[in-house]
Amino acid sequence: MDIRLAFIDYFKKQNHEHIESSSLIPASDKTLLFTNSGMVQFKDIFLGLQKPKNKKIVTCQKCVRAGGKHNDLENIGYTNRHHSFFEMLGNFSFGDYFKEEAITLAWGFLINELKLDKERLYVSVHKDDADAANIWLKKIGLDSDKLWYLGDKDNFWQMGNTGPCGPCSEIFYDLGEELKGSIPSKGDTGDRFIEIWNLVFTQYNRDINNALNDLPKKCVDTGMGLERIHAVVEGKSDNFKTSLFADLEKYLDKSLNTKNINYTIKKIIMDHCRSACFLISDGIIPSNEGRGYVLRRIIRRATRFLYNAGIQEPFIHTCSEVLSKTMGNTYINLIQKKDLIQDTLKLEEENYLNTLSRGLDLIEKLTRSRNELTGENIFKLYDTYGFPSEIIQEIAIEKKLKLDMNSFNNLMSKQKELSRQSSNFEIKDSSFIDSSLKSNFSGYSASELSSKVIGLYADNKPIEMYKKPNSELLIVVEDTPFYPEGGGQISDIGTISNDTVNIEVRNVQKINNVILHAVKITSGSISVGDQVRLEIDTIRRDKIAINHSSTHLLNQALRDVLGGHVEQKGSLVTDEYLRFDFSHNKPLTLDEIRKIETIISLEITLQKNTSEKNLSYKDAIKNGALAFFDEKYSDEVRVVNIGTKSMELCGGTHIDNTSQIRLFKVLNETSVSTGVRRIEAVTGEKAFHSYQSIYDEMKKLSNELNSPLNQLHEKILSLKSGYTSHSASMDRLNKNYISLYYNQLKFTESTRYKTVMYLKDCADLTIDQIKILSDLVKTKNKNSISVFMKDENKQINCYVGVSKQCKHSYNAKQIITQINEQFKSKGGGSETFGTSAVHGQSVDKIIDYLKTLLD
RNA sequence: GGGGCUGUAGCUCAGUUGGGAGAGCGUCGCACUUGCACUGCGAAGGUCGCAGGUUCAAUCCCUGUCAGCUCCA
Repeated sequence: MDIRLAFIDYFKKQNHEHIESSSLIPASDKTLLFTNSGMVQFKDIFLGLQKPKNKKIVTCQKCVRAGGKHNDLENIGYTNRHHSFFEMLGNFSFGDYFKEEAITLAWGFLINELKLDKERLYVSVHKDDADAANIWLKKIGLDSDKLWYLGDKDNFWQMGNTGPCGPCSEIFYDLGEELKGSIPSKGDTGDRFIEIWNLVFTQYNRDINNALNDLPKKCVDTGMGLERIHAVVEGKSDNFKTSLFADLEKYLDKSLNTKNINYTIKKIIMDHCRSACFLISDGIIPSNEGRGYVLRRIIRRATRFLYNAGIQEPFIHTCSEVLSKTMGNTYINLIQKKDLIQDTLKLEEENYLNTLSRGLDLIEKLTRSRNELTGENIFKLYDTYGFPSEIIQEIAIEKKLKLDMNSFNNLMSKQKELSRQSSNFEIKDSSFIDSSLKSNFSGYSASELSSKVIGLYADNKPIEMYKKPNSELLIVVEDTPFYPEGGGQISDIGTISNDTVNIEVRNVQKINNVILHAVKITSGSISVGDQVRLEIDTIRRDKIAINHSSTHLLNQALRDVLGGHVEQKGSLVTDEYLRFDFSHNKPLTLDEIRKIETIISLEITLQKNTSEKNLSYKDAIKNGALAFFDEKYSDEVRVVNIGTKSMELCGGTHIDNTSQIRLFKVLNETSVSTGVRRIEAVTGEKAFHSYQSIYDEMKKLSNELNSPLNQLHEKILSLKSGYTSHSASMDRLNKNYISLYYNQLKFTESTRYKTVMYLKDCADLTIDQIKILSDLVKTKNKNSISVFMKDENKQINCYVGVSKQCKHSYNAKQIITQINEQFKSKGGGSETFGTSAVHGQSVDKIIDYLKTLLD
């Protein structure tokens, strides 16, 4: 039976509108990591911020509970009912029906549609909710011994400390006496009584004094876990044994060697692959923070269990196929984004398997001599190889290793301290700034204006007047055109002046509501209360604006080309270039970069005007403006539209029309950390110059290689292969030549060492050839000593070779040492080969010396 | 922004006080075999990422650079 469909049909017949499941990423709630219940998409309606289109609604909502405050990921697999991903069936009434109809509808569905046994159903109500109790007893006819009265802890629901709330009523199912568990009123329900449906009656609004006021429009919000109700209807005590998981389990049994895969692991895979696939299908990709990190942990946990069970190849990504078949009808994203899901999963699996095996190797090496990992070892594993410390701890338990976590934590905080110190904050200590001061930023429209000095600071303290030239201080004015560094955009520079003073503004920062101009006085004096003229460097500002607007276009283009998972991770906008970090899990291809540049180029061609407006945060998000996940925004935000599509919350300064950009060019694309890529790009004049210099370079190459531009690549390939084959034939020729050369060589006998001896000036050979010759002598004469010399750059290079058999009686190193001593030269080598460079001697003298030495 | 690591044969990687570049797998050849698999023997395959520097001598040390990975901010 398809309960999902039955539920929706049932409520549709009761005039409910069916609304699709919303994304797992809560649309308007930045405090929530994931959609974790059916009501999330209606939160604004409950809060009275939004009016419902329809008062009666039914949904089947995909949900994820993992990460965040209550993290029960580690329990999954060990119980029969925990899921990180699940579906929630729910019907809602927004000021339409209330308790009576909600209860009747619920009961009707369970009894008439699902044909559940009345005798096995139990109900709880809030102890003060006489209305609900009455409905259950009188209207439904429930036995009074099947109705339990519970307190606030179990049966009162609220969203936050204030706001809408109300009592609820829960329906339980008795799975049978053979299972352990007591009724909810007596605490532990065990496995016997399971809660299948929660009906929330939102009737109060809790105010700041903690008092409950009646809501004018009372609401109903219900939730029934699909996996649980399936288990109940199918008579299973284990959600994973229901028809919902049947195909998945069959697939696992078929594809994995089930000997090593116990049921716990199977449950983990079944659960985790569902959450992972659904999260990716909603545009989340693995990363090291926020939602992406939860996703990463889910994938990694599953991978780790498989790895330990001997499955050391990527596997989880193959499960998406099964899911798209079984659930794709309901959740179309699973089919539409199948490739993205598979690629993302596979990549993460591969990376992690790599990390795992590399880390395990390292741990094995480090612990070969002793049973301990030092803090430094752990830190290196983590810092350099990205091997998570939790896993090191797990392995330590397995292998009974000692770990020095204290010194690891020390090293960690040292690194943090170091990073913090070297981060480039201009103003580190702001405690001396008068926080009651308020500066206004007028730089969106003005590039110069007059204003009054309201604060002066030098050497970290406030002052009234300043006149020392070439000294540095901080100035605060009432109204300024200077943009303070923020949102990735660097600050403006410029001048502050009046008849008596000339000041150079070098940096501008904003601390709370105060805009601080870090300046240098070039001449004159300044006092608090002075009227001054502030003027920014407009040429520089224009370049910054071009780069900032281009950054927005780039952000949008990246989303268009790579997908909605692209999120801004960092940004730097200067007058020279722009830098943009974003979430993406693999290097961009040349083709992708090309597409991005093309999109931006088109935006430039279309000459679109920029529009800016102030909106409430909620409206801005609702309209689709891009914002940061963690960033705190004030109620009113500035929304900037650049080009045809880009809409972002932004406080920066922008161009008026996209044509001002003129030209956009990506200079390079690199990785910053796992799952984060960085693009650096230039615009306008800079971009133009970059094209010119690329062309210049190409032209030089083309001339040099005698090849047209479009054939350069082929030309280089052919040169390379030519080089390889030439150097190979060169080697052959050398060998042949040296072989002939060797045949002409004259040798003498060393009576002292009873060996064949070669002493020769080889001015006609190259160094490489001499080495080949030396080798050849050794292989032809198992009993030989050779010294070949060559005068080069006013020094005589001596190459000494001694065959293996002789090296015990007299070796090359010894000969070199003696040459060094005799001629005060430098050299050395091994027992069979060595070199020395002799200065200020003739070859003949060296040969004479060697004769006396070796004969 | 501040660190750490890696770059060596088609692939996976060894290679320390700097002293004539290696293993395993894969490829090819030969032998064994009806053929395949297996096994044995043999061979080919290298600008040791790139460019400088130090040195008698650099895969190794130093500087720069490119590419990839990773931690912190």
